[in-house]
Amino acid sequence: MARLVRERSDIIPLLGEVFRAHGYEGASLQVIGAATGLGRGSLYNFFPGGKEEMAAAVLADIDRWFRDEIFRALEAAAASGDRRRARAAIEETAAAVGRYFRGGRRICLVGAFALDGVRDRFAAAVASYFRAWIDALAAALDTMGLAPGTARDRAVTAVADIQGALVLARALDDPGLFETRLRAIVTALTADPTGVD
Amino acid sequence: MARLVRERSDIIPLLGEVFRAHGYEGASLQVIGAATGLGRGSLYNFFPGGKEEMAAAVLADIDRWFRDEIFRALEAAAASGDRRRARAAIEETAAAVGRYFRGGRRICLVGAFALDGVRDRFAAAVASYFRAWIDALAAALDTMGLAPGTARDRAVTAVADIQGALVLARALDDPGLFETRLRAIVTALTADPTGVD
DNA sequence: TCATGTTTGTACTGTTCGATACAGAATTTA
DNA sequence: TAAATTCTGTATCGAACAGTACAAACATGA
Repeated sequence: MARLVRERSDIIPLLGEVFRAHGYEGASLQVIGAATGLGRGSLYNFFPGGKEEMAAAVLADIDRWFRDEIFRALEAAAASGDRRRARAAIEETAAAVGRYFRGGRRICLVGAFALDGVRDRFAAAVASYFRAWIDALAAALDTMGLAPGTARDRAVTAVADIQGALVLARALDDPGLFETRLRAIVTALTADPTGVD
Repeated sequence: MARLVRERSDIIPLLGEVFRAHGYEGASLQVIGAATGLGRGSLYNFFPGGKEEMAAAVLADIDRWFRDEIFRALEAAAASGDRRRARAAIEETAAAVGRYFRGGRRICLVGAFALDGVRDRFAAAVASYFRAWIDALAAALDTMGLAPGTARDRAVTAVADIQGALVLARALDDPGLFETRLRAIVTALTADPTGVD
């Protein structure tokens, strides 16, 4: 049989898009097969645990990407103790987040799973992802000179607001809304604490 | 057969909770039957269009509730031209919204549908709900004396941020996060425009 | 080249899905 | 009360579901 030179890791991004487009329950093995070009045999060869293992792998892959590309940069900047570097890291990672979500055309699968009926099955992964994001942001804000409580509040606010921007942009089918909101979120995040708070 | 003294309108809130708990695809007729105490026969008697009609009815019911309890109060206050009444309406409707979402323990089904794979099927209802909310808020902010552009921006921001707060509260299983965020959102919404913007 | 393990397509399992049919019971209307 | 209508439970439909079995086709490397 024609063997496709595919590894498990090549399939996972495709699976991610399938779950984004159809949801967990809506992504049947037939749909997954069509999107990946793999039959049931191959799918179960790579993911013996079936659909649940596929979704878990996708969540783990998303988590890994954010840790590598976003959280680590924030934490490195925070550890440097350099206020300007911390601020720059926040702005650069925000831009990377904007690119990741394709300017609002792509939803956050973790957020979608949080609202979905399958939430309980992936609750630990979902919570861990958001906690890591908040922690990394709060560390950078700490280094920027904000009081620890203020830093954490702002980090929670920013992560929540990004999720909200994604929901509303998708609901109104208006990606521009996400980009506008993202810029405002970064502005609020890096604003001088003495002025506003 | 034992006839339950139930009308279509009595069932819709139950259906709403089923869809919240299981998602659209996850809410099978078996689950719906168990939650409502109705057999397939009764279900199809009330909703000849099946599950899709049930979900549409739930969305329409949510829309109606928000129009009656939230949007109308905001628009009435806006139409009065009274700044203080507009501000009071914003604060009171925000409190009502907080109660509606059970202090963060209840998700927004419309937002969940916006992220779900069934989004396309209910896109019009989803968009209309959020547009009405934004319009009503913007009208009240207009009356509060904000420039039209600022009013609209703040309305969009508030609606998006409420959705984000619901996502994150659910993801972290922390209802308190929603209540804290909701208070901050109202504060930002009603802040003196000359100070911040 | 031959043995070994991996990958793939296909056929099939039992189950559950949404939806329909329909008869009998309850209720409403005449 | 009689007739018409609405409601309900059950049986059942074909389709789709997740998952399994397995042999043929492949790559690997000794």
